[in-house]
Amino acid sequence: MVDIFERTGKIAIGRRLRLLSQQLTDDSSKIYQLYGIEGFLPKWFPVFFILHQDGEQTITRIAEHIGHSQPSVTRSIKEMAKVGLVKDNLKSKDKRKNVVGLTDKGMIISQKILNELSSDANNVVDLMIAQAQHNLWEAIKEWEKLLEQKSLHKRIQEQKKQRESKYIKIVSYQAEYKSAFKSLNEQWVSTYFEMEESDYKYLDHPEKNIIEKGGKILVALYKDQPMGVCALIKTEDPEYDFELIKMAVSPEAQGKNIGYLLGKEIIKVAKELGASKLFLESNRVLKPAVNLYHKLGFTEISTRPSPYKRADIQMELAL
Amino acid sequence: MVDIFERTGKIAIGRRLRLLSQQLTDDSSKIYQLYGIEGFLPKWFPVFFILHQDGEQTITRIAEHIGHSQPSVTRSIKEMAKVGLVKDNLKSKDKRKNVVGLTDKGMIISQKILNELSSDANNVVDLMIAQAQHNLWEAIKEWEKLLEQKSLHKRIQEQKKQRESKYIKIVSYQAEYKSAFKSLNEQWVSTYFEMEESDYKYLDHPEKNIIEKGGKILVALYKDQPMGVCALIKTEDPEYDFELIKMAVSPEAQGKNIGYLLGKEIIKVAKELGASKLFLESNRVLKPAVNLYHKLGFTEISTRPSPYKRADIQMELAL
DNA sequence: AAAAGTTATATAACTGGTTATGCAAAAGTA
DNA sequence: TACTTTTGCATAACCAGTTATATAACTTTT
Repeated sequence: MVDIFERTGKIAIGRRLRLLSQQLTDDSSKIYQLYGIEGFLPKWFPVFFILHQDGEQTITRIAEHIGHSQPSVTRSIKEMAKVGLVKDNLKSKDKRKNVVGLTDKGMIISQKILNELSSDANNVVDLMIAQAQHNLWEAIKEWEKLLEQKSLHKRIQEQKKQRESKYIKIVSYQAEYKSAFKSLNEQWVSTYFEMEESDYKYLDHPEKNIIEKGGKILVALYKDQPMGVCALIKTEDPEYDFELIKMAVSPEAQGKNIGYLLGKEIIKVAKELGASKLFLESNRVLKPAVNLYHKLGFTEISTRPSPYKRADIQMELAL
Repeated sequence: MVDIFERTGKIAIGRRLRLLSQQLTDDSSKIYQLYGIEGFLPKWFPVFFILHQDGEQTITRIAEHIGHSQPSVTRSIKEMAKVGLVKDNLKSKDKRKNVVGLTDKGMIISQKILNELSSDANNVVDLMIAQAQHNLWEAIKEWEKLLEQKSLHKRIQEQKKQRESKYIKIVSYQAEYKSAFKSLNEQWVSTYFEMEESDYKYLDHPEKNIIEKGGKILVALYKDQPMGVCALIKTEDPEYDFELIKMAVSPEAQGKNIGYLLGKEIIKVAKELGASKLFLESNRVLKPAVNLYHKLGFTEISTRPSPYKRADIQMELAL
């Protein structure tokens, strides 16, 4: 039964933790009985503890302290009030607040729990930790910290990108990629805007209008399929050497870092061509694209005339 | 919020584990999305995994494999069937059985999960383990094993006994314990049986009928209160030197090992008095008592005549 | 072959938590 | 002072599991 975890591997670490925690908490009501504490539900412990240590306080306050939701505390308090461990609705100026405190009966039980049960439990756990080679308590603390720094989701996303980057190759334009170069760009342009004359100029005749004019086209292959493209053209503007245009990544291949890899590579190419400053145009609606350009080091500049209607942001990068 | 655990101490290790496991599983639906797996609930994973690995099988079989309850699997299967990942009620001679298998759609998704997601997750967890000083995965395994050997409940019980044994003192009879000697015995005898003449002989005149005849009375004090007694009297029977009588422990002080400590001490005393064989009588209704005698090393013997009506078991111990 | 027992499953109800929502009271602001 | 926003709480509904129980279908015993 346990060896399901050996079979599924560490992806099931969450489940395995839950199972272990369940094993531990399942015993707990029996343990309270051991100490002659009748009618006390183990789940009340955190609420009880905080009331004993910090005294009377409101429900929301308790919830914050113990890291539970407020409705969960409300329910516990109700249950505890029913068996007379706690009294609620204590005097308070603010009528929204429900100030809660231990009753005398609650005090007596809390003495017992904290002096006897709690200290025995502590010793037992310490003993178990000592019997094991790997310290569970410390390991939990470390994991809490690690997850605080970076969520599991984020970590897996990165891992995925890294694995997939092995399937990504950035290559120079060749005739066989002509249709991909057009369709990838057409796809996103027509989703957000309308195709313009300038678009057709480059997409229909890339060799003539880009490469033969001293520009460059890069293609990103994912598992040997063209999934992203971008191009560099010489500008007339004397301030810039090249303009970055026609950056496009297939929606199917999103999240694989293809845009970034293309960008990095095209910047490298520009440097090799002797460029010292790059220019590009985009639209603020395309947030992921603008983010990507920022990530690549581009900075916004005040707008100058553009051949594209859709352009509402211009950026530059000094190499 | 987290430091509630530093305050409550290790008694809350179960809760802390649950919280950590929750943090891990909360992310999981987002993670499935990352891989383009839509409409798959992470809780289905174990069922899915086992169907992929071991092929078609019945619901109960799956439940056993993955260590969940049968109703839980029944529900998962229903949900998965609804979205077409699984087909149930496959042909089977035994009409009670519900044989379940993956559909083609299920197969495709399971490929994706097991080849990509699962391996990325494994790598991420391994990386996190490597970043931590204390290996969480191994620590969990060790705890599972430790708990299998001895439950938390049992461990805490032992710890409690040990702590309390510090408050227990075994002392020789003195006049001040006369009333305790009588009342402790009276209490249990009259609960199960009726007081007999023999009882009054020893309980009303312990000095005269026990001590002055070469016997011995021990009293167990718990926090300086007499909570247990037992006595040794010389027997007429030449085969035995002494008989163990009037063993009684207050119900309030049960579970503190007092009976065992009294027994051990009285045996030691008997040895010092030069005894080589002890005798005692009891009744099978008093299971904890008979257990205690066994634990002390006594063995049953075939019955001989007794002055007590209530005796139906006799035991001896060779020193 | 009938009766009794066992097995496989579905269903219902509970558990210890959660999020979502609505309402009243208090606080802030025009 | 009236209006809007915020706060504190209760309630409802959900979630992923559980145990308990009923029922039908098989198997074993008499």
